[in-house]
This record gives sequence, C-alpha cells and structure tokens, in this order.
Amino acid sequence: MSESRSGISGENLLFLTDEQLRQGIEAMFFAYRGFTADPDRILAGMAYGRAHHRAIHFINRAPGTTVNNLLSILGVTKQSLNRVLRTLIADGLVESRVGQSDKRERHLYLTDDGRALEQKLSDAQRARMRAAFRDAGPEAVAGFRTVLEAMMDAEMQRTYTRLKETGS
Amino acid sequence: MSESRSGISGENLLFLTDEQLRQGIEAMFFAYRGFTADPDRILAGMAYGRAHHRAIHFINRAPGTTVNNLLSILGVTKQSLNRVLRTLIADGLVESRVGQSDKRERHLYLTDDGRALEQKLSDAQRARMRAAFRDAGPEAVAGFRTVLEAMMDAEMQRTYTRLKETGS
DNA sequence: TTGGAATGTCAACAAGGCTGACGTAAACTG
DNA sequence: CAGTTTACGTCAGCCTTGTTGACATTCCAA
Repeated sequence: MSESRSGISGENLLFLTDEQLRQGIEAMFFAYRGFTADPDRILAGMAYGRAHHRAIHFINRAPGTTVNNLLSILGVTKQSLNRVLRTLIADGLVESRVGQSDKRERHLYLTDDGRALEQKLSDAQRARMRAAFRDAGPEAVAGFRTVLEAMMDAEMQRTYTRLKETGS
Repeated sequence: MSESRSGISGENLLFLTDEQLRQGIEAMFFAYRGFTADPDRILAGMAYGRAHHRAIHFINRAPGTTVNNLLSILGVTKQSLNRVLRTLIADGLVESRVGQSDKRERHLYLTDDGRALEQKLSDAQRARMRAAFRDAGPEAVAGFRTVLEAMMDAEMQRTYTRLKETGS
C-alpha cells in the first residue's frame, strides 16, 4: 500500500514515489506557514486573529453573502463564526442587513473600515504570493493550481470553482 | 500597490493579476483543509490532534533529532511542544534518550507503536496526495513544488531543503 | 567555579475549534 | 390556521494548541 512504484508502468511514475509524496506533504506544511505569516503579523497587534481574516476575506469576495453560506465556505460551526462576526460587527467592520425576500437571513457586507483592513491584509498576503508566482513562472503556477484543486474535497472544489467564476 | 499589471512588460504577466493571486490564495486555503482532513479524522478518535501528528511526522523523518531541532522545524514554543511530547512519551509512542556527547540534549525516536501510528496517518495523507499528483501529472507536480518552495520563509526553505536531502 | 545553554515544568491565559441546549422570528406546509 | 422547519443568535462548557513568564536542573565551557 505504501510501496514505491517507480517505473513499473509505461509512463514515468517516479513522481509518485513515497519520497516524492512526503516532500509534497512537507512542502505544504512549510508553505502554509509562510502563506499565513504576513497577515498573522498584522493581526497580532489588533484583537483579531486568522479567523477574522478568513471571514473578512470571503465577505469581501462575495458581498451580501448569508451567514449560512459563509458557514459552508469556512467549514466551521455557527457558534464559532458568530463569535468572530459579533466582534467584527461591533467594531464596525462588517454590516449585517436583514434579507428582503427572506427576513430570516442576514446579508453581510464590509464597511469602509472593513474594506480598508481587508486591503491591508490581502496586500500583505498577495505580495508574498506575487513574489512566489513571479519566481516560479506561469507554467509552475498553472501546475500549482492544478495540484491544489485536485487535493480539495469534492465539495470544496465546487465552492472554489463557484467563487472563481464569480470573481472575474 | 495592488494594481493589476497585465501586459505591461514584454512577457505575458497575466498570471500575476490580483484576481489570479486571489485565486491562488483561496486554492491554498481550501487545499490545506483537504490536506489535513484525513489524518485529522483518524486522530479525532484518539486523544491526539494535529500537533501530535506533526511531532510524530518529523521525529520519524529525522530519528534522533533533538528537542531544540524539532522546535525550530515546527516553529512553536518549547512549552507547546513539550505538552505534546509528554503525552506521546507517556503513551509509549516516542522514546526520549539522553544525549551521549551532550547529556543535556534529548534525542527523540519513535517506538514500534509510534511508527505504527505514523504509518497509519501518513498512509492516509499520502493517499490523497498521490491521487492529486496522479490526476495533475508530473509537470503540474513540479510546478506545485516550485511555487510552494518560493512561498516559504527563507529559513523554512533551508529546513525543507535539508530534510529533502536527508530523505533520499 | 561560574555563567550560559538546553531542557523540563508550573501557572495562567487566549484564540478558535467543538457540542448541546434554548429562543425567536420568519417561512413553509398540510 | 396550526404546526414544523429554517435561519440566526446566544449561553455555557469543553478541548487543543498556541502564547508568556517564572523557576529548577543539569552540564558544558571559559
């Protein structure tokens, strides 16, 4: 099950060696640390953490999203999300509007302050991503995205694609 | 600073637009969830969490590593790591041997039980990685690794490379 | 022999997950 | 219209995993 399987079939499968997979695993681990490092540093000063960043990111990405929708994107419980949203709303970074057609729903929007923080955080995160993309080149970037997409749960893959199409 | 910069230079820089970067960011977010999902599920049953998995992984990867070395790989405080190590040692998954040349140091090894758990966890994680690699193909995998490496902090890049060379 | 390094441990705390229970208002449904 | 379901909020309590600060021990090295 965890045997090396080099060069047994027609194509070259050396990239599927356990050693290669392990390197991929470690690359994910170390890279994710870098990925979150810059926004984390900014947030450390304030009373916010990574969870706030995620909420702000996806509210900005899909303005007017409902709480339930955000919940399914973030993959946490409503209690967990609520704790974060409560502080963001209290601090005037997020606005929660009662739905028009369905008044049970709350639609979430960033305020001007919220957008300002979002900019600051994603500028920092994008700067690193941009440097990495530039260093690696367009073909490496395409491969990067292909592998990441294949690594997602099926449901998250759909969410990711939906967001991608909404974006541009 | 966060302006789109498409097609201004000689080469095609469309892959560096803010929209592309944002998609990269979201891909990392969703993929990392998938990346940790399988081991997390296994660990949920036991009294262990992701921190235990990480410790076990790197002790297996570099048997005999000192606590300090592990600390710098994992990037947490000694108190945090110690809490994890203590339970692993108490449960007989990790063995801590006093150093021979320097008796202040503790060298860490997996026991047979520890190796068994490591196998179980990394089998699960590798299965997903293998499927993703296979779907994406060798060139995408190469790109994936190039971008991830460029995304790491410089220090982690060195750690990653050192481990990589030790491995094979 | 003394200072500093490596390690371990105690205490306290915070972020951010989780479950369970409960309440309210709105919408849906028979 | 009555009853059920849905969306959301909230309280209480728990867990893991991170943090600081303080302090003890052991041992190497100047």
